[in-house]
Amino acid sequence: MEGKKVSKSVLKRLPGYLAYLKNMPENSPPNISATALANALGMGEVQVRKDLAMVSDGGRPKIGYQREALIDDIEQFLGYDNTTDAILIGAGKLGQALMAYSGFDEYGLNILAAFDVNPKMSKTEEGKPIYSITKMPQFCRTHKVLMGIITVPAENAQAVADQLIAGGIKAIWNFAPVHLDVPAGILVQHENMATSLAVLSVHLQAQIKEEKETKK
Amino acid sequence: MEGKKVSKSVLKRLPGYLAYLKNMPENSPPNISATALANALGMGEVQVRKDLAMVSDGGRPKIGYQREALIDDIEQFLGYDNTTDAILIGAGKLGQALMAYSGFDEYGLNILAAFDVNPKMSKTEEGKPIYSITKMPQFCRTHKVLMGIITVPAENAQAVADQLIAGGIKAIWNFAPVHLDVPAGILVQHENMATSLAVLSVHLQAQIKEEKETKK
DNA sequence: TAGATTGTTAATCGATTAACAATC
DNA sequence: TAGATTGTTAATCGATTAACAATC
Repeated sequence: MEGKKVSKSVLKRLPGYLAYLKNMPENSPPNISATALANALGMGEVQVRKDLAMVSDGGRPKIGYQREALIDDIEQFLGYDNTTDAILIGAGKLGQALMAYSGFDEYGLNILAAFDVNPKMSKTEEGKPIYSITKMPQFCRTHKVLMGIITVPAENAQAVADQLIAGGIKAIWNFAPVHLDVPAGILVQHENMATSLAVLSVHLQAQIKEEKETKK
Repeated sequence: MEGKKVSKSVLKRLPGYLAYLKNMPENSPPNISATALANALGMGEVQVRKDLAMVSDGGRPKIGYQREALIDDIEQFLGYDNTTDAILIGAGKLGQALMAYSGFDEYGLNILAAFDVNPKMSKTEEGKPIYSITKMPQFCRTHKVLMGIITVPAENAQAVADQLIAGGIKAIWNFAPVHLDVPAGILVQHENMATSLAVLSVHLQAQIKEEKETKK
């Protein structure tokens, strides 16, 4: 059932279902139950069912969901059927890795160009243009770009964000390890490696401690 | 106050405080209040105070927390004072970008080496060795590595994870866009770009829709 | 002292889980 | 029909926020 407001927690789980469904072998049965999905992904089946209910117009008892239809529903809900144009600022190692990643098409994301204070080449290996950062605000406006990907060093990230917003951008994917101050209505999605590392680090600390205590 | 069990939500916010505190200019006052921190990061002050209470042994009314001490407390809590050795599997673009990223030292993370099915060179630009993946399990054991970073394509990720676990690894940082099945006690931290993209995409969909409706 | 700021206790909110009725 | 599976309604859990007392 469409149109419902979907919470962020649900939203964040949807890509997981989608990836699993899309990676299923061609010769799999056309239907899949929430139970099967839950088991495959190590989740609770009630949660999966509730999540799917938010985006799909329902499975059938005893049979489950139609795989293809479910994929379409999730993709549509996530907006992967419309392509979004984006630009990337900071053509360093990480920036180039992102430009090179071909998988973004699947998510309807199209990186038009990269910008850098000091472009070392005029095109990426994939043939996407790299411009001087001075051309960025103009580019945003003429191409009506709505999304900016920030891969510059932390100290320049806020300035870049300000320029992006001035250029009319509505969503920022921030890979720089700093908090960005933005006006209301602009979404900043912070790709937080530090957060992941913290989770990993604390887990390992606990592991090591435990090991020591068992040895005693 | 140490020793308390800290929830994952709190844990995930700690790196944000840490980064902000560490980036403050040298000549800032030696104390900082939870209120000031909250404002700077756009968070609720009660939340910040509660979070800090989990790792620090307290600030002083009217004065706040000692910045240096607070930094130490958070770093200690997150285990950034002990270095963790890690290896990386998949020396592609993303893998190389991660190897090149110098900032990991700050988090106590030390990537010893990279492994690849087909290493195109024997060292990264930074001089870290790249070995054939066949040498990986042995390496894990001899160096007592506890953490593996997976940057291989999705289809190989599970096999790599299995090998890592066989090699004695306890935590996996997974950049491949697939769910990994692992035994209990092994932590998988999924670096989920797809999740971030979903959040961004849904926000933009809403933006576009809104814009259209205003024009009507 | 007065006021800023702390930490704690209670209230609210949201999300997850459990129980159950509906249906193919 | 029986059983798998769905969707919904109620109960639980955890995390955030609000209110307040403590303190320098």
